[in-house]
Amino acid sequence: MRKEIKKNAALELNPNVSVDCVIFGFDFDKLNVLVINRDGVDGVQWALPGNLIYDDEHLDQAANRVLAELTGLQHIYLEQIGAFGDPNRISKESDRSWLQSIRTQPEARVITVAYFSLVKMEDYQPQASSFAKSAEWIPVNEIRELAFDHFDILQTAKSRLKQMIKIRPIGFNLLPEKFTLSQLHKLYESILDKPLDKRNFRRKIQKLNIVMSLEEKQSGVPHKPSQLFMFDKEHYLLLTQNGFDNFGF
Amino acid sequence: MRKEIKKNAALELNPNVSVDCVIFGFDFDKLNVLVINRDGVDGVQWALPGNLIYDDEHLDQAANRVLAELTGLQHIYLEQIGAFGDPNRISKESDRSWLQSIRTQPEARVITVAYFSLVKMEDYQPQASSFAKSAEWIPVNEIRELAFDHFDILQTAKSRLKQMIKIRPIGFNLLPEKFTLSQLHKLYESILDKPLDKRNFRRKIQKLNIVMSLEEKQSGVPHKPSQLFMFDKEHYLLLTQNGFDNFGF
DNA sequence: TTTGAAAGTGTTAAAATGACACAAAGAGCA
DNA sequence: TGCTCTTTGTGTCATTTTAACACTTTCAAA
Repeated sequence: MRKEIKKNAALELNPNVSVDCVIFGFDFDKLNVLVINRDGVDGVQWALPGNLIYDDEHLDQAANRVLAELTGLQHIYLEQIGAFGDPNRISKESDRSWLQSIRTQPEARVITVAYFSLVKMEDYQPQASSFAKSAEWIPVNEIRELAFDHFDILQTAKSRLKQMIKIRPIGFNLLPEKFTLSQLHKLYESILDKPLDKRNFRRKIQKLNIVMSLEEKQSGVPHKPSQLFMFDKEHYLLLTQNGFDNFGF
Repeated sequence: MRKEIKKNAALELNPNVSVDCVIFGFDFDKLNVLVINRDGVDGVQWALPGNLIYDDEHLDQAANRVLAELTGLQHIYLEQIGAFGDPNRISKESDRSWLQSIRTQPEARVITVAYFSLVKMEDYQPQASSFAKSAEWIPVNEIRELAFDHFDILQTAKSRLKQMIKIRPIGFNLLPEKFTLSQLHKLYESILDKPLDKRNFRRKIQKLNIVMSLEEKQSGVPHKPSQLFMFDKEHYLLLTQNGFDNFGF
């Protein structure tokens, strides 16, 4: 069904505008990014999920569609990072030959609009998905190279994430519904890339009143079990209405 | 000379990608935006300075070129806001007819990449410029409508400006080299759109050590003359090196 | 000389920050 | 049963930062 639509509309692909998605996930230890493995290129060559937009499509819609087509991920809030458009962005030979194989106008100048989002890794196992045999989580810090200008895009996404985590509680998107404060703590340290004092962190997050503690505890862990918490969305919405704008870590 | 280049390259205009610039200025009282008056449209219709990019042109370069062509402003640091690309952005009839008159492919889907910058109003008087007979400063708060989706772009630029003023001392771009603390104070109030306590503001700005007081004072004013200050760029650069990231007003 | 208008200045109470160390709880194993 | 290992969870204090608040000074113009 989806493929049908895609083929019919293929003539309307806009050869000059693409979208790329930076999807972050957290494995309770470090940040990861979802990348796809390009077929037909020798050596491993990762790329962000992305493709051309259709001519009558909203940019945001295009990003969601492309992400779904390439990875199966759906119904995700994607936030725009910005436009990237170096006319020489296709400098590597591998990029060029790959484009030859998939694009009708491989030489066209392309502006790409980048998006990012945060997802719970547990909700999405690429290997298990029939869609995304070639999609894979890779630790952000291990990435040295990506196709096209995707490495630049990733760096921009990282710094945007750093800014945003200080302003909005986006981190909760990266954790399961029930989580421990230690996990949240580790998450903030991963994103901000610096250690945060445990006690001060807990004090601050609790004062914000955006987490509510559950009755439940961790079980089966070989140490003192941790209290479980949930994100308190209502309380957060109240805060935002009163002109709240700083998580200040 | 410039026109020559422009005409020769005209065939290479990319019909799908444009740039638009939001230029803020401060008149010691309120924020203003530089807009251009479209010819041949009945009634007053303002638009942000913008146009299509050339196919081999960096986005940032395109923004600078278009701004210079339409207003004469040059050598300005333009910061990207993001891409705007509603496929229905050309909804108004006046927009449509205007495009008919200036574009070779007036119906093409256009993605626009928006930029913003801050300039000293005293440095730029559109009326006096031979270029920009149609360019004009308009108080931001008086703008109710702009061409295309330019009003949206302006709103986004405003909120981006609000964020950024808390992180970097961009405000100094809006003031003359020598300024008074009251002017700076008013500027921050204009951008943040809320009153700031005079004494607290001055204390805070002085503690940052990014202004240096001059020996000079205002003269000719019918009240106690104000001390003049300069932005201390060196000191600011030192601050940034030490991982400084908050002006926190 | 008087008037009007903006500049400039200090204190205090409340809140936020950063630094820091040890007891409690559970699993696993001998 | 008790020992070990590992992570959780908690409080205080000194320092800094914030917010609220009012009166005197200086100049030009009338």
